[in-house]
Amino acid sequence: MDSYTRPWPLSRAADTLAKSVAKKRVTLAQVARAAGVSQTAASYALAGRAAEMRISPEVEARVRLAAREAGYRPNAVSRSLRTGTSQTVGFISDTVATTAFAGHLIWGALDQARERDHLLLIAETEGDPQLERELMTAMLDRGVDGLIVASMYTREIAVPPVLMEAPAVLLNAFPVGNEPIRSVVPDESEAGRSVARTLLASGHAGGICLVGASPEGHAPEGSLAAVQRLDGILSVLHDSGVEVAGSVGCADWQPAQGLEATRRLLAEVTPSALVCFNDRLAFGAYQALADAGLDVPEDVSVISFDDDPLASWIRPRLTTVALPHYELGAAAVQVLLDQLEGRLQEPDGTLVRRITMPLRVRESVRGLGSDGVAGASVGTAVELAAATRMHRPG
Amino acid sequence: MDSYTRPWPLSRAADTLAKSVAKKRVTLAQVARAAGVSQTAASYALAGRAAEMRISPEVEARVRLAAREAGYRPNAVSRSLRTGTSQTVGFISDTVATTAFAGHLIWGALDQARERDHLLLIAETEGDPQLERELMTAMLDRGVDGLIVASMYTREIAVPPVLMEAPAVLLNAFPVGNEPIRSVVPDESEAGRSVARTLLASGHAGGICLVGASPEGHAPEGSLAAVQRLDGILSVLHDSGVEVAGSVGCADWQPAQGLEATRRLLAEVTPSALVCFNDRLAFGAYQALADAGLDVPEDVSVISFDDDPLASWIRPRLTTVALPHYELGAAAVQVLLDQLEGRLQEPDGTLVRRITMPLRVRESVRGLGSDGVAGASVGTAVELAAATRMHRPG
DNA sequence: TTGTAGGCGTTATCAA
DNA sequence: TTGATAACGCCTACAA
Repeated sequence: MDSYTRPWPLSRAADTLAKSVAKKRVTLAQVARAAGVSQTAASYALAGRAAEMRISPEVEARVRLAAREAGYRPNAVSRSLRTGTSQTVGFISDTVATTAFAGHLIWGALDQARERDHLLLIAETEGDPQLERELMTAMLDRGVDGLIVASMYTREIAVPPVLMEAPAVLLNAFPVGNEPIRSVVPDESEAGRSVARTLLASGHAGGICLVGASPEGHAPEGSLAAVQRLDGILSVLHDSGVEVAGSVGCADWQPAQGLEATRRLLAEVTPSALVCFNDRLAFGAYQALADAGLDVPEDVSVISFDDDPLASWIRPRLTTVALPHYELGAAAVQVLLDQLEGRLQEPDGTLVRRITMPLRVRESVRGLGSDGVAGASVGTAVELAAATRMHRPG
Repeated sequence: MDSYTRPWPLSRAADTLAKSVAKKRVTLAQVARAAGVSQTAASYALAGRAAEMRISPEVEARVRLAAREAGYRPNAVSRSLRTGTSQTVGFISDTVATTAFAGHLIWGALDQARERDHLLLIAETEGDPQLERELMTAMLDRGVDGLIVASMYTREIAVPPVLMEAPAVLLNAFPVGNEPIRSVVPDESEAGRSVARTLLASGHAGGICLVGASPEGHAPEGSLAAVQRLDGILSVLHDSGVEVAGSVGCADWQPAQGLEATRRLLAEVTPSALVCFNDRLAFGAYQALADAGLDVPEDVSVISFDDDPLASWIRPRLTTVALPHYELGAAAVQVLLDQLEGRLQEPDGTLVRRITMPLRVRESVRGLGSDGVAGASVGTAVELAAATRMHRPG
């Protein structure tokens, strides 16, 4: 396919509505004329660089007044052509639409961009590499200052060459090669350590079992989260001389697998605590435990990862380490813009920014203080409706 | 505040990363030179207007080849400055982040925009009118071809004057005055008629009660959906000579109000069918009915609006008229671009495009065929986890 | 049939 | 201190 697309016509038929909104924009030249100065003087005055050109305060004031009165707004397209920068960032994700709460990635990015006077050009690739390239070039051609490439779950992605045309940041992803490109990811191994520490602190010395990944390496294909979470968990347990009492890996991390895996586990050992590798597995585990007549957390503690919206609805409410989607989105924009402004020189040359995954203490771990209530095995629909409303973090 | 923001500097300090990605872009002039023709010839050739300029096929081929070999991609910023059009649309919403499933509005818009070779600039106002104006001007200054202003729930919005600078479409909203601006909204009154027809068709001649809005006008402040849904319901019932057996309005449409309103209703009448004005009310109504020992749908049918993700999870699954978020978003882009291209001349001058709300037949209405299963009063967590994954239509 | 030149609105250089 | 003038990359009216 030809990358040169047919240009759109200058004048297009306009319907009545289009005509009714036609309105001329004020240009810098007009402001200058109105103020009785040269365009240069006007430009410098409005840019706050009057001193630089030794423009008299009186003239500067006159220009400012003229600009305000005329309702002058600089043409960003023109400025972009001239300066090569557009105060616009491209945000390309694979499939944020799939999971409800992951939309927070975008809201975090949106807020942070606005805070720094940038706008976001957003698109979705739906996992299609061809479409991904097209969208990247479409954005690059429109002069975005940088690109954020987001993945729904942490993984390695092949960085298309076109991405190296502009500064870019990978969100929730690492480059598959060793391209010099920054990544913003959740700190999964710290989360793993946090989980292990939490369990130890609440008195679980033995009987800790793993659901979702096992030290033998069974886990979803290409899931970086799996290995890092596991790594964090094992390192803390090892340091405390605690052995894992049992584990079963899952190829997919859905409730059905959690149910199945926990059943298998219970057939072999009697765990004191279950570490589920994500909340959806935990939902299944809850059911398996209930089926076995085991109480959470009295008989078995459950701790998990992600903080799915349902984690605070299910009873007992699930103690879990949250995926900070909002913060991740915000950090990606922040890293990109900092890099753009040249103030990002890690002396050690590290390209990865890890965002802390906060522990949400609820009632599924025995002996852990919590503000909530324990009790019924399932929340009511009314409570659920409340839980599934999405709220933006502070 | 001064609307003229300090221009960003031409050259900015670049860190090692920024430097490593520096790469010159190919210009049309370079392509022309490489092909040994004038820039004009190159431009016309690549635009597919060779015939117009009577450029020889041989030259045209040479230009195309040169462009391809050089990897030429036209600079959209420059083109935008020249032509005044940018193949970019602005999408401004108040708070799409709040409700999970409403993100579909954006995905619909995204898909439709891509289909027509446009990119979307997205922003959120969080209900702040000042921020709204700023975002609109920021987008307008960047030369968007048009603007879509979306509301999370259908309502009237004050159209700021700046919005009239470019073609715009209101999504889920009407202009509060009579500005000549198009709207894309769900067809609420048809949905109301659909609900009433459904009830009549399933044999509910009498005992139909309303929860959420009453003919006396009790409903959430400024809710257009309330009056239009009510209007549709009443018109069909009236045509069939059926009277509403009871109704209770609610100031807010949350489960708690649904519970409370249904309780009050049950104290006075014994309904045969409940029309809840949205699903969240219905969740509360379910509970009130259960508390009163009434079975759904055997004793009382329940029908509702919105198709909240939970509607298909709660038992019996709720029959409801869906808000077609994806289609609404797609239609908004479609209407805007059609208008831009001048092919949108309704002879009757109507400015409102109503999108059909499809009925989702499930098990909460007695005597209506359905593919699902009736039974338990609540789904399992495993089923719920599945229900709350968002899937894109079509 | 092809090339020249002007302009979109801005910023920046340089001479006055 | 200020005012021409060039340049960003593209499109197009007009001249050759």
